[in-house]
Amino acid sequence: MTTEPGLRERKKRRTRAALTDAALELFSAKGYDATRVEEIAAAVEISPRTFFRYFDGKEDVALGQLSAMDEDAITALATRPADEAPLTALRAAHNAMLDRLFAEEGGTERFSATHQLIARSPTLLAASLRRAAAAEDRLALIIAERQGVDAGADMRCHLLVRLVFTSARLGVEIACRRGDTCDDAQLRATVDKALRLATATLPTDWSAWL
Amino acid sequence: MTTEPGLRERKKRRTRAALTDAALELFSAKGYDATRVEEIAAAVEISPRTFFRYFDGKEDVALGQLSAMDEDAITALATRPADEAPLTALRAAHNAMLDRLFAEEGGTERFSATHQLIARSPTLLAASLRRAAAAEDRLALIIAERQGVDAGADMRCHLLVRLVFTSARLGVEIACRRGDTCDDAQLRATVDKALRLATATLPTDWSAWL
DNA sequence: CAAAATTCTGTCATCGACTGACAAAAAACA
DNA sequence: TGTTTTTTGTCAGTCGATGACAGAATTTTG
Repeated sequence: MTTEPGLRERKKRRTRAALTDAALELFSAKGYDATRVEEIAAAVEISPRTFFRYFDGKEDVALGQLSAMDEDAITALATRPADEAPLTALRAAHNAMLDRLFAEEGGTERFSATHQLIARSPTLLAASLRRAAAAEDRLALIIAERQGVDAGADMRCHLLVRLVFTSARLGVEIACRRGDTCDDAQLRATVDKALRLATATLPTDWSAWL
Repeated sequence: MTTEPGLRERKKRRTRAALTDAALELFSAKGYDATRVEEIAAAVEISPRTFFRYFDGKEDVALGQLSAMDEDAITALATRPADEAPLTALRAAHNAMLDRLFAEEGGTERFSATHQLIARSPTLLAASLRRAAAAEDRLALIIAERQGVDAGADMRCHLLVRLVFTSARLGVEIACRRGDTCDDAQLRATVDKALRLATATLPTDWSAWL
């Protein structure tokens, strides 16, 4: 089933990884906006044109990890028991996402570095918020399906997702502020606190929330 | 005190207004991304270079009204009584912002049109979210000052602002969806509902919210 | 009113992200 | 080895955005 990944495939993986590494290094050193695609490509000795065959653009290489985490959250939510309260399921999905982040080698460091880049570049902030919004829309659709309602008509689906992920994101921003040590435990604690403040008093009972 | 605005000033105002009108028209007709700055400039018979002397860029001409509303909200919050509960003050500020929108000639129509553009263009969505984030940061600073806390250390300031404006924005998105009639009353009602769902159970007492 | 100072505008050149087209190089396959 | 498929580099071009400079319009001043 899993055929040995040929030379071509291995090479592609290596190039892609080298590009992300070089890009994040350059972004951290000179800033996101001041780094030209040309430089990233040169650092890995490929042509600028080829860079755009590996990534959709500068944003994509900077925010790749966040996109992967969005997928994690969506997958996690989709595999939650259907009888679980939506808020519970969402918090569990977010926790699962963090679990996978912490499990990844150097995951937290890259995550923290990415958020420091975002904090320093309005361009990147815009891009990350757009991606977050897209992911949140997909999560809302899953919630709607779980609850058997129409996502277009029932604002609770979207609202709940946004409350959870907006507050969690604030926790992340605070924990990843430059200067702070950002270990796994502290990150999780800060996110948890923000989540609790925002959602603790929300009714657990979906049908009572109107 | 208020000197008569000379010919130069009147001309500038007219050009600026003509540019926003032409731009919104073109954006609605062909889509934001498909509209080139060159076309907007041509519609008003100025050079593309001059366009950039009136606006910071394409985003700026599309989202000008939203930026003005952000300023309204900030001004409104700043003039709220200091002994008012933060959540109450924020909701009042948001209401005042809507009041000014509704008072403006054709305000609601332009507002609705802008949000339909945003819904159709990821580029514009990114830009609008970045602007919103910037405004929310400023609002959080005002809340911190009112409450006599450090905005950097006390996450409640940022969290409260985000909860209010995130839920309000969801209400706006829903009310401005294409096809719906978007009159003032319905817009306000939808925003109110989202706001209530998100914040009704939050403690009114700031010091109890920990 | 005319001259001088200020401000606005258009032209030109340039940057940087991104994309389509095409041919050369590399890897996979027969 | 020769053929097919995929990847890569080069080239040209689009579009948004910006600095520099000169000419035009407006305001201010004498």
